[in-house]
Amino acid sequence: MAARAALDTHLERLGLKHSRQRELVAEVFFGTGGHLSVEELIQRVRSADPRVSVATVYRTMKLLAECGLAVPRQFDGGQTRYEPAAGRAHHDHLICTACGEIVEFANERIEVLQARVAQSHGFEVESHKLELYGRCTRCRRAPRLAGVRP
Amino acid sequence: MAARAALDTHLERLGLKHSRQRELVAEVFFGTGGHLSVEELIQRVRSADPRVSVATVYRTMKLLAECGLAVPRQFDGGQTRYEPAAGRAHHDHLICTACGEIVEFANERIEVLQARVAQSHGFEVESHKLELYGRCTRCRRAPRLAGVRP
DNA sequence: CTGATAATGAGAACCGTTATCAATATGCGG
DNA sequence: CCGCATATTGATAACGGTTCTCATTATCAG
Repeated sequence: MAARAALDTHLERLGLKHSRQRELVAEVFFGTGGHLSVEELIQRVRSADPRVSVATVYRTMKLLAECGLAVPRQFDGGQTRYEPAAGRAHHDHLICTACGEIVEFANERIEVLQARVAQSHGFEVESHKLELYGRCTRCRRAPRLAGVRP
Repeated sequence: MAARAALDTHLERLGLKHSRQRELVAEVFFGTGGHLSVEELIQRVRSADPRVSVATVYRTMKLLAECGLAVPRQFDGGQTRYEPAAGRAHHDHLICTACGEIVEFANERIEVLQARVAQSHGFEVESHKLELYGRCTRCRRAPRLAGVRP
């Protein structure tokens, strides 16, 4: 796996060490995929080893983010979610306010318009956040049950 | 002021009462303008009356949001900011990562493309968040001092 | 004026995240 | 394989922003 190599390189460059917990967290994270909240990740990690602490999970995800293997995302609701990022292109998100599903999309024309708008205000864009909140196909007609606040 | 009337109506409809603190918070909020963080608002309110509690300011802003006079915004960085919203049209934001300046903009073409993207994924959009982070004209050449994390 | 009830202030509680720190694990040099 | 320097861990305290609790105080209709 390329992720393993990238993490190794990062650890070595910083003079850091390997650890059982670090490898477990990475394995669970990459093995799950999607946009995992730290809370969900902790639960999954602990089902494999209940003694892993929350601090270790947070620390490990920060490491993965530093070496470009994971990207932290802050959707509405407070907690941070991480998505796997090994060599993936830029994209934005559609979030279902009923079931919480998160869909990725990329639209070059929107990006171009964003850059143009920024330029017209004298801004040089460094990054952006575009999130569309709504209801996915399955939830369109279904009653709203669990609320993901828009 | 229309805001006063709207707040009165809202209070009456819910059987709520007026209070010195409520009026002070509203007055300071509308008198300041911009995208005020609750922390900044508390400071300004307290310079007029140091005994107003944080809870009261939070509660009052929630009221103003409920009756459509203020919109809460969560830019990167954790705290909630409120912007006055009396009859204002939808818009998005440019945020300077160096000085924290927040500029509003509206772009109909981006909105259209957003709706189209959502539709192509089967989503019905309820709301969206578009934030462009970068450096404003003044900060383009200036060294980065205070960091507003992008 | 009075009573019913809403609003307040102070501080505790809360939630997600980070810091602290003693105990433990890693892994290089030998 | 050993021992040691040092990175890592887990438990828990601390943190920042926000909300809750609750006894006290203010509002306002009658």
